[in-house]
Amino acid sequence: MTTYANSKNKKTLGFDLPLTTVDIVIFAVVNEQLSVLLIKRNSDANEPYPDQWALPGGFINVAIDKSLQDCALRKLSEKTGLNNAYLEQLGSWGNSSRDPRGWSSTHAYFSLIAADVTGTIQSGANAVDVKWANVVGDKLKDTLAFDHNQIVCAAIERLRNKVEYTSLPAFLVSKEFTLSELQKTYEIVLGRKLDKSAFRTRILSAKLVEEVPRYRAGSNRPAQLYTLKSLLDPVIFQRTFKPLSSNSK
Amino acid sequence: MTTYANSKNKKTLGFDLPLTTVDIVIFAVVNEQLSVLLIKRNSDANEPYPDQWALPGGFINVAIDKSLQDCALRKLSEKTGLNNAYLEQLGSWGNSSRDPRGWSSTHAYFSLIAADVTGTIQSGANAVDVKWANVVGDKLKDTLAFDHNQIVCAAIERLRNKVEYTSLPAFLVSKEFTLSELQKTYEIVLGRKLDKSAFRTRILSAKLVEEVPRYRAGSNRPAQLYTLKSLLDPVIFQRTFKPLSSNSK
DNA sequence: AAAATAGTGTCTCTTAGACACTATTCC
DNA sequence: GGAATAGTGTCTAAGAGACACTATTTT
Repeated sequence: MTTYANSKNKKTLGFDLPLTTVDIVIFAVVNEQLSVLLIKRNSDANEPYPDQWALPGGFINVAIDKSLQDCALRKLSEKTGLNNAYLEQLGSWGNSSRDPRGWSSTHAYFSLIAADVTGTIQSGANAVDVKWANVVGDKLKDTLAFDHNQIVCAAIERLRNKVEYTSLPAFLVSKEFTLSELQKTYEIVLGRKLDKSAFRTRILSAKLVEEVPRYRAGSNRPAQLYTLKSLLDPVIFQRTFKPLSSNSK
Repeated sequence: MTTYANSKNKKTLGFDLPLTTVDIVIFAVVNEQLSVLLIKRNSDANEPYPDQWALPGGFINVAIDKSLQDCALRKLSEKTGLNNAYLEQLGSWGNSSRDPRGWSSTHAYFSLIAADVTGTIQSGANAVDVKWANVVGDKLKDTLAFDHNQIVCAAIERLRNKVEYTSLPAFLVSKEFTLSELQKTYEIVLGRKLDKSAFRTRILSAKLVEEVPRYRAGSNRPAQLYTLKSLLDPVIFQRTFKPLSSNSK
């Protein structure tokens, strides 16, 4: 049973509390497309949006979650089995109408999952209730529960923005990767081609990757494999990929 | 009296809800220093942190606040009388220990106030309970209630970061300003000098300001006055003020 | 004329992008 | 050798910083 640690506040404070949840937009590159992990809500007609696709997330459990971040990590771990994925706070959404049960606010996070572990996620207990939905244009095609479409759009926008000047896509490739694979990932997220020479100069001079003594073989010249130097923080570049002059006009 | 719209959820959901608040870090340049507006908490010993300085903010009123943003705007208006200041979501902080009353989460915003209206704020009803605290280094000297020092530090970091590549300081100057005044504001926020020539080129080519047919007089050549073209959105520059090479060493 | 600040011009350096070129593997 | 991808070099253009220069006001 859950505890009622705050029950007395109802009286003490003399007013109502909003519902509070945590939701996570989990990104990965699946089949060469930027994708978001969705969970199907259960069929209980007493709950809002039965059988609809939604972001992984749910109520904070004040008995076991020490903090918002802990709650997000718990939900990430429950759905993906991962404990060390990139996780960043995205923002919060709260109003009187987003949840039919009452005034509700959610703390949204976004996470980036390496390409080589995405396959293991769907093979969980109830595989039919989990799917990777492709990002098409700047949104998902599915209609999600609550205001989750809006949250996903904000996450896509944040991701695309940051990819212009950070090394975030390095969290979306496999543990070992070639520079071409990393460039391909940047291109998938951004939705446009990048110049090979400029890309390599930027990545190598930022010193965020490290050669490993192995090569990716193929029907061509083998490519040097790299790993990330730091698994924790993204690198911030001092210029965007796109200079002002080609933006304006 | 406040309503109890969510009362039934207590039973339906079968678990406890965290306390939910909204807090705002209100920045302005006062006496040539970056400053944050603080409110003194009341003396009621039944409430946490009596008589301590804290960020303006408080509980969401589910009866009158339609959304988090509305709640932030209401609190901003209550404390400053302003309805059109720059307001941006900063992030959320939530854990079991930040509020002695129980598991609590706050949605933090930050706001930028024009220099020419900061004077009117302290002359409100209870002036002694309001003050502008200078930012010294990367924090405030005061010890604030709850985890508000932490929130202020995050706000300072966010502001400084964005000032490197956006026009945010344009919201901190008076309605009409000279380029030198705007540059001075950038320098105050960043805590370092900028080159005049490069600064002017950047601001003018971004086309975010507009000449007005007036000049700022002084014991020297009069300076052209400008206004912001758009009062809403900051401009994003494609390069930071500081290039990589001078960072890396 | 001196003081003071406004505003401009010149030069260098860094780095993105375009694009052509060389390198190394499999077939 | 041909196909394919890896990886490099060269040139140009944009924009930041350093810094010297000119401009226009008050005193």
